[in-house]
Amino acid sequence: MSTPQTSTSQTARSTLTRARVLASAVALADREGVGALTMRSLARELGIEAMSLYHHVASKEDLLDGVTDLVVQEIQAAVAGIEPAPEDTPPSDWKHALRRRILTARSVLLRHPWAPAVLETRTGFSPHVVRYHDALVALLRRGGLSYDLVHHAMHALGSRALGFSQELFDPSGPGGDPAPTADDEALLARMADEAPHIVAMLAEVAHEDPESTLGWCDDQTEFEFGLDLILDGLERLAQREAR
Amino acid sequence: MSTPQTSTSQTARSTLTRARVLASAVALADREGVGALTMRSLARELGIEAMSLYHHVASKEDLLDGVTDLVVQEIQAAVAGIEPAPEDTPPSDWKHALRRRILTARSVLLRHPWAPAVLETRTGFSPHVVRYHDALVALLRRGGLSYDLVHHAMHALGSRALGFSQELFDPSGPGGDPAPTADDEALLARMADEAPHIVAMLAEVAHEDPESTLGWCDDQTEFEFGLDLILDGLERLAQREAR
DNA sequence: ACCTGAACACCGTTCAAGT
DNA sequence: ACCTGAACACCGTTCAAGT
Repeated sequence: MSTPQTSTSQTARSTLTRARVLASAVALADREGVGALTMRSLARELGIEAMSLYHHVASKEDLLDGVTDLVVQEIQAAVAGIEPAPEDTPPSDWKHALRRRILTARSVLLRHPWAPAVLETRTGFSPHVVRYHDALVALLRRGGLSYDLVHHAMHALGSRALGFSQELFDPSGPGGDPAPTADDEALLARMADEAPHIVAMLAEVAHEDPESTLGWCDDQTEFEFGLDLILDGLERLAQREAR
Repeated sequence: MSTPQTSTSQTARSTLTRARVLASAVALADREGVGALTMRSLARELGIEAMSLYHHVASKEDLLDGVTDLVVQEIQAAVAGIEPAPEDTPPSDWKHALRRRILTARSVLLRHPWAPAVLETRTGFSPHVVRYHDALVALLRRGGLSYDLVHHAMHALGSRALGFSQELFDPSGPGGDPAPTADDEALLARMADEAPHIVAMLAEVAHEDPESTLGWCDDQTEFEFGLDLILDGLERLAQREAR
């Protein structure tokens, strides 16, 4: 009856399982970035040989599939704790319900800064990604939107539905450190010639909010602005449909 | 006076220049995808040794920087042909002017399906990317929006400003072929359990438009829907500011 | 100055061999 | 059955050597 009680510490030597491989991969990516996640480094982390990984993972691609799915599973868990549950949400509250779910998803992704970039490279249908989006579709439908409008809505949200948006000018890069460099002013001066309007804009915006220099803007504020812009637009279209 | 008239065919042996290297790299990526763009394959394309590339390009990263900038330069050229020019655009037409520029940018990117994915990995400030965005900022400002609102607007547009948006469910992958597979129905059936609402939505949407099966939707239509949703929202906020 | 070839330090992965 | 080590076919890049 007494199954061997191996300790489940980090170096637990219990038989390797796909779940343990994936969990270890997420931890490694969190700590050192996806760039450091190689079959060899992951194996080293697990105290194993690189080739042994192929017994639990079909390929590197499969590993990345599993790893992103695990992150989205974490999102699912976080979102499951939101009350009221989707079924108990008053239909008219669909917008707030959606907003809360999406911002909760975002808060999870902030713990895995490398995840969005990997998520964007996945082409398959991760089970948890699908389930997450299904709940959003359900909420929108419950709010009275036609399936046609819901469909457009999901496309319009795009990756924002999962809580991230592509920042095209992000010197920290996807998952990098957010520290603005010291030569920001030099950069601004160099840009003044070719981008006078942007420079003027940043000068004024930075002036109003001395906290944030240059374009290193408040990601959270900007994300919510864009999200609300879309949600408000959808609400307007929904009301037009309802008439 | 007679400079050697080397033919400028594909295999032109004229002295190698950075411009020729980058142009060749874009052509290679267009033909075989970014995955096929390696220092070695690019060198072969140019009838040269791999190491010779480093005389015109600092590194692979620098090559990708240059290559994306070249694509955006192509966008710039296409957008420059739009009339009326930004300076002659009636201020009240800012929304249409923006829309036309963005859709023109998109039409260029459709010729380089690999470009969006690479663009997203660039952290630096490509000169042409900055210039392109500067024109958008100018148009928005000319339309009477405050710099603060313009700033939010640019963040809300994100990569949409350059004509692309991240599709999270795109089985063709970034820059892949758009052909839906034959086992779509099998996939739908398998998904029915975990994503009943999505399946119901797709069934109805597909029913209305038998042309497009499953989620392999009309990218152009969806892009324009999302873009208009944002632009209309911005217009509304601009009007509120103007009061 | 520009281009080359061999070599280095990495990848993901195949394969035959161990237990 | 699970794990291993050597090996293969790739990468980007360094370096000393050619012209």
